[in-house]
Amino acid sequence: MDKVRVRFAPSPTGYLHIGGLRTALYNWLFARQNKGMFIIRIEDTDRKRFVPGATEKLIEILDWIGLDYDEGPYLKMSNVKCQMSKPIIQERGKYRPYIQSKRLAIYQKYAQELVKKGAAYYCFCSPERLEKLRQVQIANKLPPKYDGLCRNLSQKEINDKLKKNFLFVIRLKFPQTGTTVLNDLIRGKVAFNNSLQDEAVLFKSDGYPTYHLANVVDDYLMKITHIIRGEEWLSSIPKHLFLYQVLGWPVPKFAHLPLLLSKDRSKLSKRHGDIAVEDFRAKGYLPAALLNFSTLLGWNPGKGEEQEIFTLKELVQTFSLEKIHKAGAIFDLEKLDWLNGWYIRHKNLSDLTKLCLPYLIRTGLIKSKISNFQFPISKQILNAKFQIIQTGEVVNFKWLTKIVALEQERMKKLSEIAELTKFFFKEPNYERGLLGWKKMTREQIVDNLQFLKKNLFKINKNNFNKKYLEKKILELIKKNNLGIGETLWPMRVALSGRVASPGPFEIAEVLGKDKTLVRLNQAIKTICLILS
RNA sequence: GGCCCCUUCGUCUAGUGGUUAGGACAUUAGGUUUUCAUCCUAAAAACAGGGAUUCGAUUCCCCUAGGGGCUACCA
Repeated sequence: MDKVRVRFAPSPTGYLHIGGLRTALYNWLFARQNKGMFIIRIEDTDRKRFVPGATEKLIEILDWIGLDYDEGPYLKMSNVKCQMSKPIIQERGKYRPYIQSKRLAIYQKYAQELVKKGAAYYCFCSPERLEKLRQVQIANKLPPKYDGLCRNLSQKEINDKLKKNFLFVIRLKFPQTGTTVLNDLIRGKVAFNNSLQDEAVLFKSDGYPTYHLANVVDDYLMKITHIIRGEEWLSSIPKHLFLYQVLGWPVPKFAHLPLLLSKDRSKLSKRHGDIAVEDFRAKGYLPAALLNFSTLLGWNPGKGEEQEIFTLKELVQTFSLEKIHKAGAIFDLEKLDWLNGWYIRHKNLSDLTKLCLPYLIRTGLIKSKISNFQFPISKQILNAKFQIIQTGEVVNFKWLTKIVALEQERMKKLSEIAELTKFFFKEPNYERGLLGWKKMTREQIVDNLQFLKKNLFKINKNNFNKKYLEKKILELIKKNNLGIGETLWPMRVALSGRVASPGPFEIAEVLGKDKTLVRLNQAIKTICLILS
């Protein structure tokens, strides 16, 4: 078998769609598994939808997610004068995606070749005429289709119109008899009636090719062996197969992926919440979770295998096109959240802390002179000073890891870190009634807090750690017959101000003796204020 | 409308001509000597419907229904 070569071919229309990510991932897995090539090709032939900067963003997000790609502008085509590709991220120093808008001369050449071969023709119909035609056809309940007005123009007519600078497109002269059969890697045999096929535009009047032309030409020139793409392309397979046939090119294998759906089973779109990979990134989803989750949307190892957590490496080994599903899959955020939480829980603590830094800074809890938090963790970060904005106090990275450690198992997304830990950075406000456990009276709460204050005061600063505090306080509670819940709940709330939080001793350790006492005092004062 | 694709718990899915139809997320209940979370245990939860083939169909075939995609000088 020829060396496997696959491509991911997004359009730079704004952002990488989560469905696009899965398509890219499947292609990438297939390439890596077969020691083949994974190529990126930017399909920017629609100038109306082109968004400046989208390509750069796409490359950046692919980089972030960890899908590396191969090959640069190495294709040799001596008889075509045009740029094969242009560097996008030069400092990356590796490979660059192909960009279709830089390859116009190539498509032009093949469009002309198709005309010469009688497989395509010039069409001078105006968009207005086509629109009217379509309206009439729809009104008469006919399938909208080009009526072939320009199909048989004489060479003289064509030359005349070209000379007069009439705008033209080049249309596919699709044979109107027989059937076209595709043997899809995922769906098996799919047959189409040729007479139902429209004569699609291959080359637009603005000098750009349409998808159908550019795609087939590029897949051929780039020697793509397997086309793994979304199911939305299945219907245009006859056009593509016909092009391969008339051009005399070898036909690659096709695998049409099921679509990703929203909760209501419609196509996943922006109305249903975030679908851009960058949105998931901003919210604090980890690449590993996103990748793991995406893979499982439409694929699984089968054979009764019950593993759900996969590293990329494992996926490269076990992935197979044959086990990809045929039915669309709903994108279930809840399961993603669970997976992301799993990856967060299993993350190395200093890595996780570093990932949390931007969120702590963005939400105004701390500030730092460092703004670049790239991996691996540098000495610069380890030695960095962070100022707590509320108190002006300066802390180091290690102190921040302690805070993150306390919330690690509670976090589903990195973005939650700020809300979860903000009581470490500013004194809490005590919600009315929260300081008491069950049906404690205010006097009881105050008594217990006073008791804690008195005893914690006696504990040496150096012993102010979770283990010692826990042992000591529990002993005292027992000795004084105080009740664990009646003591520890008020203490925990006094320190955190929250309904739910880490345990009181853990918080006390991080806060230190002084702040712990201040907060106990504050809590007592609050209750007394209510009492008076 | 036409063409094409699809159909197992709410969701992602495993699975086979004969299974107690398995797992995960979510849900519910209980446990893990204060809360939440984690972790553990348990429960509830599915073969779209109708035919045909067969001793026997969730599994093979047909039809219906439902969902999705395409139907542009968009990709």
